[in-house]
Amino acid sequence: MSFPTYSILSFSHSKKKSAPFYFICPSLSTQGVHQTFSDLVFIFTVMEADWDLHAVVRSCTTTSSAATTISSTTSSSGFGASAPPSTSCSFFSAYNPAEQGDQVMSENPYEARPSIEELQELCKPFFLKPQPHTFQPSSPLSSFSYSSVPKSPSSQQEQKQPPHAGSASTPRTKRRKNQVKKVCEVAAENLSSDIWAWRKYGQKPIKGSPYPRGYYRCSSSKGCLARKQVERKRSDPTMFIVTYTGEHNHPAPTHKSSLAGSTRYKPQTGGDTAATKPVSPATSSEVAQHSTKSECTEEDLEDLMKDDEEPNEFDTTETVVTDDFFEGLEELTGSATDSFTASSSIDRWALANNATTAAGGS
DNA sequence: CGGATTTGACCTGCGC
DNA sequence: GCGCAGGTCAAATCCG
Repeated sequence: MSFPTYSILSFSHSKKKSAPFYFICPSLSTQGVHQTFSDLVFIFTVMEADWDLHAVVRSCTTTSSAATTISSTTSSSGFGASAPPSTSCSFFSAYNPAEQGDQVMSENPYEARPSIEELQELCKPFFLKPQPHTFQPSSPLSSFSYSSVPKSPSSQQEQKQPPHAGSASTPRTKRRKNQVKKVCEVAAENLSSDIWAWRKYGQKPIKGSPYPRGYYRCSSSKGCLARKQVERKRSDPTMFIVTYTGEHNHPAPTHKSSLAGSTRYKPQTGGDTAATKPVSPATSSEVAQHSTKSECTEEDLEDLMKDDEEPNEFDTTETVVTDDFFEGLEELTGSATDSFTASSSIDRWALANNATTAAGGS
C-alpha cells in the first residue's frame, strides 16, 4: 500500500525492554487511507545488526492488516540511526509550556499508554497551526522535528538581533518564554549521535536538580544561532535531556573531517566519577572512532542528522509485514537494546556522572 | 599555537 | 521594583 508522507510530531520510547517507539502523526489525520491518526501506532525497532531502523506502521484496530515497513537506514529520511534505543523525543513550543522539562511523553508506552483522546489532545497544539510538513531543515534533529508552531515574528526578531547592552555584535537570545525548543531525551551512549559540532560555552547548576546544565553552541559556523542544552534527567541519571534552540544557518557538515573542532577528552577525576575513560567525545567523528562496538556507522549518523538537502519525508515501501513479525517486534526491540547496552564500551554511569561534559556530545 | 573547556561574572527574563 | 534563576560572555586554562 502506498503510505502517505507524514511528519512526526513526537515519539516516545522507553529504555525498558519490549517498549517500542510510539509516534504521533498529525498529518495522517488528513490522509485518505488513514482517516484518523488515532488508530495508528508506529512501532520502530532498531535492528541490531546494522542499526537499520524499520518503522512498522500498523493499525491498532486492525492488527492483522495494513502494515507497512518503512526502511530508512540509507534512505533520505535519515531517520534510521537517529532513533537509537532509549530515546524519546517530543517537540513543543511556547504554546505548550507544560510539556517542557522532564515531561517528555510517556516513559513507558506500555505502562502508561495514552488513550486515543490523549493522543489527540497532545496533537491539538499542532493542529492549531497546521504546517504538517514544515520541517526545520537544519535542525539537528530535524529528522524528527516538526516545527509545530512557527516562531512569531517577534520571536524571530529576538533570535536575530536582540541588542545586547554590552555588545551589539554579540546578541543574546532572550524571550525564553516564546522560544521554540525541541527537547529530546537521550541515553548516555547516544549523546554523541549528532552530526553537528557543538562547543560548550557554559555550565550552570539548575535549581532543584543535582546535575548542572551544559550550554553548547554550534561551532561549525560563526554566527550560527543554534544552541543546545544538555542536562541529566533527575529521575533517571542515565538519561539526558537535550534541548535544542535556534536554527543552524549553514548546511550540516557532510564529512567528519569538516566537523569543527576536536573536543578533547577529559579524564575522570575524583568524586563519584572514578572512571578513567575518556568520556567526552565531541564530534560524531570521534564517536565513530571511539564507539567501536556500536553498530551505528558514521554514515548512519550522518544520514541521521543530515537533512538539509534532503526531503524530510520517509521513504516508504510497501513491504507487508506479517503478524509473526509483529509478534517478534517487542522481543527484537528488547534484544537490540540489550545488545547495545551489553556491547557498549562506554560506562554508562561514567557518562552519566559527567553529565554535561559527555552530553555535549558533539 | 589554535581550538575546546572551565568557570566566575554579568546580563536579562520572569514571577511575585 | 525586586530578587531569583537561567543564559551568555570572556579570561584563564587545558590539550593535541
